[in-house]
Amino acid sequence: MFLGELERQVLQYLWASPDADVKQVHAALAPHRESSLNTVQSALERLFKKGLLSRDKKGHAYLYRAKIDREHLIAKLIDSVTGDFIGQGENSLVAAFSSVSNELDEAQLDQLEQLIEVQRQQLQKSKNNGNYSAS
Amino acid sequence: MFLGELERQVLQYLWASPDADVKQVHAALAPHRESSLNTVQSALERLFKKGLLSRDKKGHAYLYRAKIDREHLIAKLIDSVTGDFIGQGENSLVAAFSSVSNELDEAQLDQLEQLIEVQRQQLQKSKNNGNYSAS
DNA sequence: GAGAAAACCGATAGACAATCGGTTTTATGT
DNA sequence: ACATAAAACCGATTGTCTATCGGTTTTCTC
Repeated sequence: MFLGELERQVLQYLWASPDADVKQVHAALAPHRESSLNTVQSALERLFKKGLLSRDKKGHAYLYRAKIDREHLIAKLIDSVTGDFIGQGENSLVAAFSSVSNELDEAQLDQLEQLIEVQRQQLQKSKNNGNYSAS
Repeated sequence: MFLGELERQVLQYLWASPDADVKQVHAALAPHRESSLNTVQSALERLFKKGLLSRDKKGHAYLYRAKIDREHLIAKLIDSVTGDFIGQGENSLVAAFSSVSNELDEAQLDQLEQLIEVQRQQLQKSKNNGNYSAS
């Protein structure tokens, strides 16, 4: 799966302003690009078909919202773009790290280690009392 | 930048067997896909134009080799696919981690922490004696 | 039910990967 | 040097996917 320019802009807008209709999205994007309402409509439609948006009718129009947050989308994109290169049991992010780690500064390393610590605790917890995840 | 199926297979082969000519690549891929020699040729050509391969003439034919290793390519792909979603000062991998960390097992966490440790030492070193990187 | 608002449909253009057939170039052995 | 075979190169085609809209149909709402 790959996203085009317009689709990315639409997503970014919907993360910031959920439950927007086509008109709102179009209005918000207008300063940055001159696409017709229909063009924005079809981008919304494409994203919906891809499962990245949900929508509910409200009066005449659909209200769209992102079904996936930025971080999960990034993870999905990473998986899709690296899929073939990653062996089973291997995680694309870990694999990628061995080449990008040298671009990270101390703050980012700290951030990462914190995430790792959190995950270690999760693993410990599920080892103790079964595999369901706490809410 | 995005790679097609054939291009990915070609790259994978070249990582395993550098300095191969078109015939070799074609022969190696034959069991997995039925592409003509010319098709493989044009994939090689595309990858070369994209800067992912280098080549040297040896007799009649070019010998191709990957200019980039698997990890660096993964990093490149990740950057290209997440670019718009990542703010400056932010690293795409770190951003992605906050959502995927829960898929990692202990071995992968260990692996990651080791990479972090190595990078911390690198940073420490360059802080002490300038910014050049050791070979 | 009329009218307006929005969705939906279909068509087109532009990229780009994959696909090959056919032609030109080029290296090499005699 | 030149014939020949091998490989590169060129050009055309197909298929997929985003972006782009105009025009038609559906659907709320008053």
